[in-house]
Amino acid sequence: MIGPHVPDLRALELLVVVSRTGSLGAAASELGITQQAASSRVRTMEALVGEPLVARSKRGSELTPTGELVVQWADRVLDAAQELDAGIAALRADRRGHLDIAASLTIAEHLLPGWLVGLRTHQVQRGQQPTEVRMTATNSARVAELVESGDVALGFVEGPEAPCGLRRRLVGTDELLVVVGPQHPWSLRSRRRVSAETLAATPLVVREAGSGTRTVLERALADLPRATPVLELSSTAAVRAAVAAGAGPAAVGAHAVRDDLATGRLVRITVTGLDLTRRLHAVWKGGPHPPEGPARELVAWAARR
Amino acid sequence: MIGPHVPDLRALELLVVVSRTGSLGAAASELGITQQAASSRVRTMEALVGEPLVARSKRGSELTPTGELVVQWADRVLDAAQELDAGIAALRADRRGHLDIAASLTIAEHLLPGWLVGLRTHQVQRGQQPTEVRMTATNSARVAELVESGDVALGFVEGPEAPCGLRRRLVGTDELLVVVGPQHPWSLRSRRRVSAETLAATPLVVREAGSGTRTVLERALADLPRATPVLELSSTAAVRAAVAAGAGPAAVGAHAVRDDLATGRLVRITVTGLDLTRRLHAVWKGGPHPPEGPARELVAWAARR
DNA sequence: TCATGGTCACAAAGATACCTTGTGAGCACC
DNA sequence: GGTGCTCACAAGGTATCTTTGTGACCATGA
Repeated sequence: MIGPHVPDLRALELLVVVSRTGSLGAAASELGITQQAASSRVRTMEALVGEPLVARSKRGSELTPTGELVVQWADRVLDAAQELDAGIAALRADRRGHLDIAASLTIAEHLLPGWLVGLRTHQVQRGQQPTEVRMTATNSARVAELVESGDVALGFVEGPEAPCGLRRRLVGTDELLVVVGPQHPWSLRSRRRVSAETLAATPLVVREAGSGTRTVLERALADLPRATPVLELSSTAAVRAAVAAGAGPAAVGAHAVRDDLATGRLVRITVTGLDLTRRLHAVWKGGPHPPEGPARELVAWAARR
Repeated sequence: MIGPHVPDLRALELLVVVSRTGSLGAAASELGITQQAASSRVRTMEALVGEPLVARSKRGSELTPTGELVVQWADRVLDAAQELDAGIAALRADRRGHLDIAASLTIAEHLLPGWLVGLRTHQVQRGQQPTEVRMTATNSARVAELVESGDVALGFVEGPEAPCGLRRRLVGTDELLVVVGPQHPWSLRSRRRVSAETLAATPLVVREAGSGTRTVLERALADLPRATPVLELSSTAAVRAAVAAGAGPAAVGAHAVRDDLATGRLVRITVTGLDLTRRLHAVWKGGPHPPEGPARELVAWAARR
């Protein structure tokens, strides 16, 4: 799946830091390794790519054009890795004195890592110590319970219903998009607009019954005559793959197909007369504002966009 | 910059394959390693995260909820890594008998890897041998020269002017977006709309003179009274970082800030009365259609979205 | 001219992590 | 009970990475 010519994450990071600092040695000390190790790693990377990436001189190093190119690509990998890091850090954080939160699956998977990265860089820029966050990912109902019982200070839920007794604030929306593979007839530019009736009458690729996206879709199409699904799969990744391979249209969370749409693996279809938007809320117990401290900062950050 | 708790790319890939196959051994053989190695890698990863990721049983393995979460995050990293792989593969490919292309920097950095991934999966799905592509990244004028001289079969250029004697086809647009950091006054929801005059009168963060984005910006604002730039930087990454840190507004290629906008590190501002769109074209020599074979397929794929 | 501080590369030795081979145990199906 | 599948444990070799030590080159300033 992934070729043998792709360097390590750490090596990619090294290249990015070299591009920023303009020196192998400076980059090495920033990453906590010796200059020799950095030099060696860069050479290994150049062997993988087959072209020089760094132009060494006696007073510093610049990237070659090829190196600049690789750095641009590596940046995207590292951005994603940083979100992964934020997620893992939230899973790892010690419980004492830190921020405990719970989030529904959609939010935990697609939005929270970005918010945590943003919050952390924001805090670092202001000279604060970054908050350690511990996260639990579960369904919206359970999130509400955890907030209610005080097990977590803050929750993130989806769905229209306000959990009773909890305060909330809108932090975003999760839109289901209808997508098809690029070989599907709907993907022709002139046909990217279908009616809700047409969609309902078309055999779709769907998630299993009970999943959040399936529920939203069924509720939205409840009044229309429905075709039976062509495929029923248990993960969003499987749905994306099936649609890309041409199995049929599907409705998928917008965040999950961001990259697929950008690379053209999937094509978005506009459905007229259908609202597939869910509201995403931060919820907490007590006063009209979130608990003082990091919880309030996180909510403010998440709601800011 | 990137924490010590982030697993290797190969380890992440292993986890994803385990999630698909439902078995450590099957995943191992798919990746060409032994079952024991896979088991060990997963255990290392679990030590990094601090929680079990895989629920082992005597007849197969499933992911734990935490594991599912990590896979979702890992998927995004691997998607980016796959684009990096496609780019590196294009840089490495042997020259004989394969497809040689040239592309302007913007396209090579942000779009071409996605197209190559898409083309490859498309070919694999149809049972074809994937085409090896060799790429040169340079500026638009040089790309036109390479196509004209026959050194490459296909080029990708930006800008309105049609290189003389070459045929072309529109494959996308590159829009410059005006962005600010989340702490900037314009980022308030009510102020995300400014006029071209206001923008021109505001000190901006800009790229160095001669760069493509700078040229487009200056041409678009040519008739208006201009403030002097607050910062002049030589890479898009530096501009993004400066804007995120609050240095001021900047105009950046839409593809370069896709992730920043999604995570809220940057906020997009709408500028009324200003068109910052460039057209991106595939160009070739000869007949009205691209050269038969992989070149034509690549153009068709790129133009399809 | 010479000293100093900066850059990077080469070489050898150590530590560490990784992978493979070999083995064992549990479960399901025939 | 045999066969095939699952995964885990242990031992050994190998490869890689890292550190230590050294050398060459350049710019700056005395």
